[in-house]
Amino acid sequence: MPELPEVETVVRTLAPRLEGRRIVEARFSSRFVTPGNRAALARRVRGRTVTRVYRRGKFIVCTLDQGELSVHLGMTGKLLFDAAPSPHTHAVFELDTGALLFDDPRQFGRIEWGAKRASRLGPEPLDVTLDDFLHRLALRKTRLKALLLNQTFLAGIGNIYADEILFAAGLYPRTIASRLRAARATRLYRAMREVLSRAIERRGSSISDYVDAEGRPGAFQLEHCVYGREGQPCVNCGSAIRKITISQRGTHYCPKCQRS
DNA sequence: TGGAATGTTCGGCT
DNA sequence: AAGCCGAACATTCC
Repeated sequence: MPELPEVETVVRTLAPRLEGRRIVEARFSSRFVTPGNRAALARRVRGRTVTRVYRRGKFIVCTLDQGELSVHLGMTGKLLFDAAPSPHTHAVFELDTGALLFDDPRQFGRIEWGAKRASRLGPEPLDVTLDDFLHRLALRKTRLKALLLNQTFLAGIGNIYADEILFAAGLYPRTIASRLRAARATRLYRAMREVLSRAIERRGSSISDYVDAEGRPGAFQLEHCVYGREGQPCVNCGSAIRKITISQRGTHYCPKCQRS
């Protein structure tokens, strides 16, 4: 569910309703989502006012009048305003106006005090300069697919967008990064910016049940060229889209448009 | 029933 | 010593 475009969409729906609000009460009930002392976390959060909500990679960081709270949605996490609690509700923030719930069936999401993990990330894909991107790419001897997924290389790209970006750039996912010449590396940079920007415009991809903080799905899944399209015809050349495994992640590509 | 699913971390290895 | 790979985490859905 939540990669950079989805998290960006969540933050855009979250920020206007959360900034300036006071957290009257917080309750945490999962030892996975909130590892450590949950009562202590609730005490730290209680009574705080949210001053700013922003995205860093796939993290949602809430700056408070005292301290910071970071939320990672994992694979199936959702932040929802004024929703009915479910068996998968693991956190409740009661605000001075309404309530914000954190739901996560798989419990790969995390809610943590501070923004330590968000500070250890690579640059934002939409902020990094072409020069910086080319230099960093040339230093890596790993496969393009694995590199795009590496959050210390770039922050926010996940499995869907890695595949869509490599298709848009016409690059074979197993290509070794440092072996790309400048022209193709530049194509990768441009494809990355175009795919991510377009996906944000479409409010992200809803492939199973992703919704933003208002409960609305995205529409970029309708524009996926390779992800989830194994065996279907390539939108460019009609060849059957192939699915392989790289770094233990399903990887979709067109064997003709993305040659090794 | 086994396998895969939008993600991250950690141990082991080179 | 950096950096990669596979396993593990918990749950649902084919």
